[in-house]
This record gives sequence, C-alpha cells and structure tokens, in this order.
Amino acid sequence: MAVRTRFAPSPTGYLHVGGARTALFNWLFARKRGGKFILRIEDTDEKRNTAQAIQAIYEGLKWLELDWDEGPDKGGAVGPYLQSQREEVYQRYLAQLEIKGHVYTDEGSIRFRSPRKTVVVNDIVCGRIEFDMTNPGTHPDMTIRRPDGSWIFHFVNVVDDLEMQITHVIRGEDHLSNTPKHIELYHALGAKPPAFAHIPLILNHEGKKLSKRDGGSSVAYFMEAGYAPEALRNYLCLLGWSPKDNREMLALNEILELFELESINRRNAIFDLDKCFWLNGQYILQMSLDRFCELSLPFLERAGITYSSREALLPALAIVKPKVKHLSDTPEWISFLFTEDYPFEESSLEKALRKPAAIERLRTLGEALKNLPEWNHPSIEAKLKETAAALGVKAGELVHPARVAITGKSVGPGLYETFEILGRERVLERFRRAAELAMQKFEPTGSA
RNA sequence: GGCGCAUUCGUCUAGAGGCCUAGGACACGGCCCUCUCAAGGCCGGUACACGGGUUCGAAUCCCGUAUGCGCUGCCA
Repeated sequence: MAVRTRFAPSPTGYLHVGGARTALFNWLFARKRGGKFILRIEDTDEKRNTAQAIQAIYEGLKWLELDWDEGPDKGGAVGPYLQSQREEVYQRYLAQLEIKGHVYTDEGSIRFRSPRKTVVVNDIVCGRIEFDMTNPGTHPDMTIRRPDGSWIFHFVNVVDDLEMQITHVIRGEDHLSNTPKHIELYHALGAKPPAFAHIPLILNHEGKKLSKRDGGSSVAYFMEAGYAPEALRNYLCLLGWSPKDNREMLALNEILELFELESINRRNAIFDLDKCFWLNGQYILQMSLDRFCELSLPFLERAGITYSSREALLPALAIVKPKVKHLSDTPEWISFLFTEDYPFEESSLEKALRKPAAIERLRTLGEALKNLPEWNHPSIEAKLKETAAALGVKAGELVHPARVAITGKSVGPGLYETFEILGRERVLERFRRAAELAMQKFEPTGSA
C-alpha cells in the first residue's frame, strides 16, 4: 500500500519548531517511500484566527522546502483539508457511531462509550505498549462533540486520518497516551488503525516543552535571524535521529537515504541554539556564492543597500561570505562597499588613528599604492609588506589604520581583497578622508 | 494521585553482553596559524541517575527507587 503521511497543525499563528520537525519526519518518510505527504489544518477551534495563522504555516513549510501533495491550497481527492469545512464528514461518521450504539448524550455533549478493554499500541518508535482502559475512573469516556456542536480533536483527527487514508501517523510523543483512545475509535468505525510513530518532544533550555515564549521556538524566528533553511532542516533532523556515523552535516539526499522511523530515539531533546547557530555557519561557509547571494538578497533589500548590478554585488559577497554567520548580518558586513558615507566607529578610529605616526604611515602607504602597476590582492599585499619593512614596522601597523580608514571599523573582511574590489581611487580617497577626520578629532594642539 | 514514556559529558548523540580505561559534535579552556574577526589545526576537562540482581563478564538484560517529561479537558 502506498504510504500516506500527514502534518496536521492547528493554526496558532506561527509554525513551532517542534511542529516543523514533525512535518519534516512525515515528509522524509513519505518521500523516502515514494508516498504522499498531506497537509491538513485542524482549525476546529474557532477562537484561533485562521487566515493569517494558516499563512504562517504555509510560509514556514515552504521555507523549509517541505512540499505537500494535498492540502487546503492544493486540493486532492479526499478534501477539503480544512477541518472547519468538513462538517458533513463528521456528521456522517457520527451517524455511523450512533447506529452501532457507540455514543451517548451526556449533558448536551456526545460521548464515545469505551469498550473497556486493554488496548495494545504497537508503536514504531516506542515499541509495544499496553494500555489498560478498563477503568472508567482513570479513563473516562471521551467527549467527541460539545453541546454547541463543535468537535473534539480525538474524533475529527481519527475520522480525517481514516478518510484521508493515512497509513502512518507520525506525531509528537505527547499523543502517545491518546493513542489507545484513537484506536478504540478506529475499531468502533470498523477500520484498521494506521501505523503509529511517536517522536520525542523538543524541549527548551529548562527542559520544558518548547513554548511560544521561548526565543527560537518558531520557524519565523530562524527566517528572520538569517538562518539558511537547509541548516535548520539539518539541525532538526539531528534532534531525535542521527546517521550514527558521527556526521553532523548531511545533504538532504543523504538523509533521505538513511532515514528510518525505527531509528528515531525515544528521548526528548533540548533545542540547542548554539549548535544550530554553528551548523548555520558551516552551511554558509560551504554553500555556493549564488546560494549565498540568493539568501542574502532579501536582507540587503531590507537594509536599503543599493548596488549597480549583480556583477558588482557578487565580489563583495564573496569576500564576506566566510565571515557571515547569520545571513541577516550580510548587509552590515558589506555596506561600506556601497557607500562613501560609511560610519566610523569611535573606538576603532581612536585605536588605529589617534597617533600622528599612524596617520603618517597611512599617508606613506597611500603613496606606495598610488603607482602600483597591478591592482590585485597579491600585488597589494606585497606592496604593503614591502612598505612596512621599509618603515621598520610590522605589517599590522599599516593594516589596522588602513582597515579603519576604508571600512570605518576594526573588524572586516580580508584587507587586500577589500582593497582590490574597492578600487584604487576609492581606497586612496578614503585614506585621505580618514586622515583628515582623525586629525580634526585628535588635534594635538586643539583646545577641545 | 493514576497511567505512559524516558534516563550516556552542560547540550545533541554513538553504543543493541566482552571491540568502552565509553567515541563524535556543539559549548568551554589552552596552544598553533594569522592583517582584524572568523574559519582551520592540535591539545584538555567533564558522562553510563542510584540500588539490587542475571552472567565468567553489563552503559548494554531483569527488578526496584529516584528524577524528568507527557497524558489524565467539553485544548489541539
């Protein structure tokens, strides 16, 4: 039978990273087995504002490149995929239960009468678990519909999984204890339950379930903080699953190759933002310049950086790519390359250009570079070192003032590359301006 | 309280009876490299929750205790 998995979030206004990982594991399993991955929105609770909230789910999933085969926006043979539009289906299934005498009314609500037996859950991740459902005191009959006609999760979830022919229910471990109830419903409806795989929860630093108030609990946070989607996706895979060969960075096709539900851990995992951050840095380091450009572009636009052409932008991106850790920082790293009106950091200026000797050295370096026959990294470097030697100082004595002069900061991309792409005229002009600024600021005879 | 699940470095994990004086990664500390900052390289410390079994032998199997998490809703 063809595999069909689903991700069934309720629209809470954001895509939770735990939900994202659940979606990811469902997606991985379906893709690996050549099956279908379905998106169903569980919006039975009318209090949740849906339009925007559903949008947040779409955006998060799309960003992570988890594409679905059937869903509210795509349609499919067993839709609609919004629970709020499936009233007719639920009525039909309720009628079935009524005919078979599995439900009864209690103070306006409809309850499902438990068969009161031991239910065995054969979970792909957790193994065989027996639940003793015989005691009504500890396992009361579940409500499936409220007096106002709205439906309870357990019922609609089971009905939909059944109707949508879901073969594997892969969800958070918080549902493990609900599973015997669901199995009772399947049986009452005369259906064979799907396979279940309950995956461990993602916890915050306090070891509690990751919640909305925890920083970094929503996919949107990572989008805005400049993470590469492939990095977050990779990190999420490593929470509760591992390739078992000590690799940390895995391409999607490698994960697809190795991923098995059976090898998922049972232990809850704490989300470690540090490691996720590190992985992101590794991804940025190793990605192509094109990809780096693609992912940086939205941030550059937002920062209002103007550049004449992509051809002008790429060399700038190339020299900062090894430095950038968050894509959202790219503008900060390259901005000085696209304006003559770059700011000077007070402390850097003071450290590098306060001394008259430093200004003098900058002037000497400018003179030396003025007639350099070839303007490229190796010859610039050679000339700078030659100049330093002639002055009897270490290269750093020229490098630091020069960096501050041309970037305004004491930290930046490699100096020689920066010189090269800035071009000789701009470099020399910046030297002059910086020297002037420093002299005004640190006027030795000045009163101040 | 009841039921369920879990328990290896601070964190993510490898480990399915001898290969474990427990491996990797992040973080942390030190050194090297170096034009800054990173990156990279090398080195270092820190873990099998506890107590009983079973076995020639246990991180690995069994039982108990403790702790954590989840469920126990007319939330999903």
